[in-house]
Amino acid sequence: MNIFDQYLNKLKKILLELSKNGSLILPNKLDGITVEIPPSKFKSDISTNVAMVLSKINNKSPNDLARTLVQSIKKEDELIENVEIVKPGFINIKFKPIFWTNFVKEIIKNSKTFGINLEESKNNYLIEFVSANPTGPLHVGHCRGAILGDVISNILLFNKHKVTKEYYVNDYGNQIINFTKSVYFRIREILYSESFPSDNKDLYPGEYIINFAKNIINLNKKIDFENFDKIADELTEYSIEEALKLIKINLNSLGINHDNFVSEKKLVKNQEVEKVIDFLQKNNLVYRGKIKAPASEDKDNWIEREQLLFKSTDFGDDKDRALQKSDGAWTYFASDVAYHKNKLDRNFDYLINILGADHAGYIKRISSSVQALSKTNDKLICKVSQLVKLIKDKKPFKMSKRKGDYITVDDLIKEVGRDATRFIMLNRSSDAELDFDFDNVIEKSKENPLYYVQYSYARIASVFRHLEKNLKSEIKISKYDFEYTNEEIKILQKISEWPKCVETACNKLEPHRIPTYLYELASLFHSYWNLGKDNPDKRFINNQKNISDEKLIFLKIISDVIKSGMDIVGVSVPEKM
RNA sequence: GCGCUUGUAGCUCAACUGGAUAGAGCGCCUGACUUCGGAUCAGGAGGUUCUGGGUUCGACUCCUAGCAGGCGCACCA
Repeated sequence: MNIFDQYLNKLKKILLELSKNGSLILPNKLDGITVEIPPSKFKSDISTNVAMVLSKINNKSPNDLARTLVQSIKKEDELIENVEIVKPGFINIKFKPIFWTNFVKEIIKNSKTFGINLEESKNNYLIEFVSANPTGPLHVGHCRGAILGDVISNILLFNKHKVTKEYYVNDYGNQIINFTKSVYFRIREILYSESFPSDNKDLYPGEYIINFAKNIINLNKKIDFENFDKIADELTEYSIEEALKLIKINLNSLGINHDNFVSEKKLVKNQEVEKVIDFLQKNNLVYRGKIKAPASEDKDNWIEREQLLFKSTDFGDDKDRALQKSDGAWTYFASDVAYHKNKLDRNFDYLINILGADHAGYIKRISSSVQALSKTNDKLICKVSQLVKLIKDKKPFKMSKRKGDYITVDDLIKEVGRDATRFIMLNRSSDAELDFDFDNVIEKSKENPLYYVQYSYARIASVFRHLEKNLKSEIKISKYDFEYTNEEIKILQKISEWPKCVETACNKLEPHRIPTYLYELASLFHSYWNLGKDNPDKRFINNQKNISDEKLIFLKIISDVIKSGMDIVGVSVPEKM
């Protein structure tokens, strides 16, 4: 039900016919020709650039070409009210009101699938997001990427693609050892009243570790905590379990559920790293060598050593990357290559990685490895979520990891709620920094786009409530012989953009388009609603407490679109606020 | 120094994968309420899209050279 695609197809048919009888020359591909939404000042419904695209090859001015095309376009279609040619050569089409009545009829008939692109072929996606270290609760910094990944998944799922949501657990390496030690010292603090060595900068000072320690003590009374080395492995496992438990609670409070949690440690244990390095070696992409010192300021500490390297420069990276540390352990990069091999072996069409801005520099090397492993360069799609600037009391709020005073997801949800957090985090393009103003987010006004959209839905719900009708049940209408007013058609035009909005959000993996669209739709609706204030004839419900069929389904499709949009964003649509 | 990224109204940001006279909100100015729920609406002022070149019917968008902010440049994860 994408009227723009429908008209593009119609147009192409007309063009082919004209070229058959020799009155038009066509290029091999008709790619550049589009049917789009004209700017609102033109008072047309759809618009095409066809005359400008074909003018050169036909050696005619866009205006002349447009004039001949318009005749064929008009002839083919009795739903068109008039066609205009506008300055550079656009052809603008205005439909008769009956077009919009038919449009509504179609939507009601396909209410379950409106907005979904059913013609496009469907893919199987793996999306990896969050993947925060299992050493403590999620904080605000993780939040944007988490929501971005979740909503990208929702968009793909809405469009009937297959999606697997995955969390990569970095449970291997130095940070985990330091984390386990921190838990251990907290345990000793509790059991033997030894004070926590807070001057050790490698340790995690956060108070949540105390809870982990308590839980581990309570669950495992038989363990002898006296000697660290003896229980290190066991304690590591329990500590990670505690952290993951907390992370999952955090994710849950954001409304996020991953399908898989993949353990780095297990990959290493299963020799997957060796296998992938072996594979790369056979392709001459691994060698022993030295990396040049970085060009940054502090090269004094640089020690040059020979180590195992991956030839990522073959794929455009600016230096080759280390696979093995001097103590023989694999680098983070090495096991991540193994993880991506693991992903590739599971036969997905596309792999999506959501990364924080601070990891953007990592993209080149990991995409190099995927290119090396898959021999293609369009398998992996990396999306970066830029930083969130927290603003409290009109001032930027700085978090300090060392002091342990950072705002957790838990704090955020308690203060502003899940819906507002999700909506505001998405409201901007993901590759621009985002201001997250606490005072603003809580405010229940137009300044807060969440409430603005929710309010439009609640208004529609209130009409149905007054009429004692169910907003969620299907509406059946036998006669579609009514016509919509200009104000209503304005909203229907916006509704017709919904499939286009979803399609773009899906193709470009840009979720912010959904809230932006919903805001615009809500805005048109609020305007329309207020017409009833000046003119009682324009109210939905008449004096006899009745509503006409056309208004009833009109409201229904608006609320349906808002509902499906808000479902994608993952926020609620209350019927009363 | 190198890489990535951003630069659009006073402020926060859109702009349909190259379209038309660049749009919203906040703030400012003027209006609409004993509300079909004002958490709303109508109107006004506000622009050299960071700068200079290029590509073409057409550039906020693409290329190129700069300028300015952010992030990154490890055997960390």
